[in-house]
Amino acid sequence: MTDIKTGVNPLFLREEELRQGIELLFFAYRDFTSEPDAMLEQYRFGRAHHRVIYFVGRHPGITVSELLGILRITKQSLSRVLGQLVREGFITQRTGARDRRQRLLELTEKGIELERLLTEKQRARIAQAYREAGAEAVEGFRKVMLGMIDEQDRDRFPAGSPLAPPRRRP
Amino acid sequence: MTDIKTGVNPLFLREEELRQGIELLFFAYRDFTSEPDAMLEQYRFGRAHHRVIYFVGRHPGITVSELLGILRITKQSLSRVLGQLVREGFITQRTGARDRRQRLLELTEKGIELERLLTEKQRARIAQAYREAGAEAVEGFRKVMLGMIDEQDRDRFPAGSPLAPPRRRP
DNA sequence: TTTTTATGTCAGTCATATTGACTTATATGC
DNA sequence: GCATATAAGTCAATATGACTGACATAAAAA
Repeated sequence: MTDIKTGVNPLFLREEELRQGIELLFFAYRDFTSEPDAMLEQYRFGRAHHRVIYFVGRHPGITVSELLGILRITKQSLSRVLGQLVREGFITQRTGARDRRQRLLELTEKGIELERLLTEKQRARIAQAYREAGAEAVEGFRKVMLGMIDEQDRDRFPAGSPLAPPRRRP
Repeated sequence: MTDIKTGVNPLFLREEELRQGIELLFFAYRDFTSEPDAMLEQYRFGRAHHRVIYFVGRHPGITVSELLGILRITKQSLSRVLGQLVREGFITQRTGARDRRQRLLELTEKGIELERLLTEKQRARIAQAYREAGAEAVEGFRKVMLGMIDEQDRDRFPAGSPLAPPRRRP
């Protein structure tokens, strides 16, 4: 034992603390995604569809490559999901004005409705957790979460309150 | 606008705050899993294998049904992954002493080694985020994350420091 | 004009997960 | 002791999410 007097090994404590962090992430993400996942089944969609709908809703006019950069999947993977959403009338594509190679993506009314429906439960879960934890804890949560995100994506999150609209990096 | 003087709509702020929470979870989880995922490829394993190895390592002697309860997948799904890990010598099964129907799972030396290798990067990521954010922020992070986890699983996380070992609920 | 970029597509493969049906062994309640 | 419930495992079929690799088209940029 490192610390004979207290019988507590600080290395063990640290290990335990970090493992707790790993598990908090696992359980929170598991529960965070379970409700939308269940709803998506009725549309014969999966979690990938939700992600596409979410980020297109969040960044109207987003291009395919920007979306690929956020999701970090291949265009072949995105293609099937996006194609379904376009064919079934949840997302529209329009040719870019400046760059006519681009397909600018937007939610249709139907897409907005589905996005709202899916994300509602997640917003409620977060709102409840924030409310129970208090403003100070939320600040800590933000700090830690941001620190776990790859540096290149941290500037998607505006520094402090007041909250600015999210940036869609170049 | 609700608040004419400041030009700030508190409902918008709240919406923005919650969406930021959604995105923090998405990006953090995406990056949190990417390193182990890349390593697992060399073993022709996937994320599911990591989860099994992790929780068996965390709870030596865990039963199949307890593991199913944590992962929230079907036994058919677990079966393939667990079977591979047993066949390839990462996990051992032994018959329960009290209840001989149970298969108690444990990591082999090889399994412990792989677990360490995979989880190392995740621990490092969390350690760095904790260090940068500070102890107070970590407390807030814990509070918020715990609030997002389904109530039935919250007691896996001991209340305050000092940290007690995790409980494998009955 | 050549090259690069943005997007899309075809084909094949693998991993994760599901539902449903069924089996075996063992524990437990009456 | 017998009926029932539980723990675990298996077979089969299917959906979803992801990948690599190769190739095509259109448009921008050098």
